[in-house]
Amino acid sequence: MTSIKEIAKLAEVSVGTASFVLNGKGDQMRISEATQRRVIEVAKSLGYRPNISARRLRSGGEKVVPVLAVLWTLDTRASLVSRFLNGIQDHFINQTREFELLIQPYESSKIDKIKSLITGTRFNGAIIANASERDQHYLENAEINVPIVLYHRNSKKYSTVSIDNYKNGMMVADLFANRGHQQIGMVIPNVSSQAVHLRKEGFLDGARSSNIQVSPKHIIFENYSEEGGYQAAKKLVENGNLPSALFFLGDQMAIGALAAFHEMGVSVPQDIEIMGHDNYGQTRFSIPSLSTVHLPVEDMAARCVDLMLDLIEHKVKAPVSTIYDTSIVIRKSCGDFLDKNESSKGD
Amino acid sequence: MTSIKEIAKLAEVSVGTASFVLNGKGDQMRISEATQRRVIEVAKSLGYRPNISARRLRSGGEKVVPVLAVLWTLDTRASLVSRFLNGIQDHFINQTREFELLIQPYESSKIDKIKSLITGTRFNGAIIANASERDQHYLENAEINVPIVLYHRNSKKYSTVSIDNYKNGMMVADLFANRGHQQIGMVIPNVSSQAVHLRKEGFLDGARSSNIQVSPKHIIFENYSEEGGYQAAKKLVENGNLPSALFFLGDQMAIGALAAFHEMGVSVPQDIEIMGHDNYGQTRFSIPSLSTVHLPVEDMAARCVDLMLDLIEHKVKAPVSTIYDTSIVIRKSCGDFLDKNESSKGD
DNA sequence: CTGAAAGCGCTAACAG
DNA sequence: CTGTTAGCGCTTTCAG
Repeated sequence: MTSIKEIAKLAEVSVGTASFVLNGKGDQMRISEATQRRVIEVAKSLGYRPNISARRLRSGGEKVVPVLAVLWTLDTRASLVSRFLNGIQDHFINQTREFELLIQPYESSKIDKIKSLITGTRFNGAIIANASERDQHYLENAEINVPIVLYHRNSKKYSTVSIDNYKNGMMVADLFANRGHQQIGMVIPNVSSQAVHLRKEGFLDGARSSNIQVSPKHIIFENYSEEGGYQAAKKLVENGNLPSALFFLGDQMAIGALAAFHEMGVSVPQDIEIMGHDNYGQTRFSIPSLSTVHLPVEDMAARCVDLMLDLIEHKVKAPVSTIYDTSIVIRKSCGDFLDKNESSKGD
Repeated sequence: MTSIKEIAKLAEVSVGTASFVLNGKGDQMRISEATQRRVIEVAKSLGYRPNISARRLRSGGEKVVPVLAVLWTLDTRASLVSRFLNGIQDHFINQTREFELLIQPYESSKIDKIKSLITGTRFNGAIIANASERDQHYLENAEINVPIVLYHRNSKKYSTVSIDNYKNGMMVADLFANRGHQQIGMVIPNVSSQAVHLRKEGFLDGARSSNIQVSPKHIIFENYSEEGGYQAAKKLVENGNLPSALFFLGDQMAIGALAAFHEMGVSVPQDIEIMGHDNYGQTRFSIPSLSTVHLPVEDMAARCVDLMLDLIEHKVKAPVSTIYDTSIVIRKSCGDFLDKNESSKGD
């Protein structure tokens, strides 16, 4: 890295002068135009870029606020980051504690590449989202140097903010059972995720205990996207012998499936009932509107930040785990069954 | 801020010792357990938090990469950030130049609150998105100290990455004209935005030059969200006298409108044709699928980063402006008119 | 008009 | 086992 010293040397001025010129205070300090030009020329030719750590350290007058990193994966789930950010942002406004947000993208299963988790040279704390099973394994064993909050995961070692995914899966299976379904299916995003895994197990166990069939043919793995859902639905229809109810482990996939069913002349909910998971904004406006499991992302995000700040300020001893309650949101894609039972638990 | 010095003084050890303990190197350095406990105790009680600027400056061995801030508004458009990030991330992978991403949320029209634009103590460059007209005014006049790239805006002073919004509006009006529409309308998000403004003007001018009516009754301002679009559609239907084609200046709004029309028994595209703007992921899967103007967000985002890095490295002289081409994506909500004309310009 | 030097908070090498 | 100290890159005060 070129430093201001080298600039000064090459331009044959002192570092002080170079600093003034580079910060646009040349005129104010009445540095001769020739000198200024010389300094700027040298800086440009060397590709000088100020070291903001140094600058910040020096000018530290402006209160130093904690730096909070959100580690988010680069995969399709990237589109979910906005809801998370929204949660943080809303909170951010009604919040006196200041902090700085750093979004650190990482490649799924390669969180070990983020060296600053060890060195602690970039942030005061990290909120980790979408950790794969391999990432979790790494985290459990590594010598991490900054406080960590895991979003939507369980852990003995770290603080977490999560929901009971197993219960959620079960809830949906129970619901299908109560609606009298005999053949039900599930569409699963092909990502490595503890949350998805638990949801799946819960659903299968729930079906089992209600004596409902979940034929292997009716369990589809696909990409975590609208397109993935679209393909899943197509596959199911083409296989023939549709289940009468389908649980999508992500709303986006359900949205894609609605389009596919529509195209292929399969009516929702008459021919097949559909349940999503997450309760994303658009699901209220799909046709038909999508029944789904409400995931309180915004609240969870806010909680992650609060917890993180507490951790950073040593106000709390790690690990703390917060489990959020979820609820089923009933819309048109899964019929109106409130009169039949009270399965909608939680809030 | 509590510094390591104070900790050391209170714990009656030297800063060196305190540093070792606080970094978990106590055992390695064979610091007595009692001392370690004492140091940690003091640090906790003082709410000690390491100054990462200092830490980073010191341990600067790990190559210093430029810090690139993305300033994004806190309003509803927050949900668009994911697509932008995706663009950056995809690029990020196939890119040798390293950088660090900092997402800095700001409140629309209050960009002047971001002091680091002036002090330059947090990032080496800023990509500013969603600048309101007031924000732009501020930027044009302020003494900004870091390189800036404006996303989706025009400017004489700064580098920009944008599209020709005026032309886009016009393109859609022409298209409606070619399809033989006589009464057309427009739904506008109520945000202060140069881009939205230009799109609107283009559309109106286009309609005028084709002698088509855009009755004031058919221009609706609503929130930039699915809900806003839903309300807009409802308003229009309730007013009676629907236009035969509607341009939504944002896809999300169009998605909401589709739901409203469906509920109220208005068929799309038979009773009314609909055109969105942006080409978001879900639009391919709406029912009917949404015709829309493709906004190359991902490419633009990548370009913003490239341009920014060039600017930071002085490889390029500001201001540089890049205009991206757009194209109309034809789907079911606006009928299949390719046989009738060739209005789909650009790529 | 320009140079010298202090010092921001921290780490790590060196000296006990 | 612990203390002392140099120095990371930068800004800014003070002296010329």
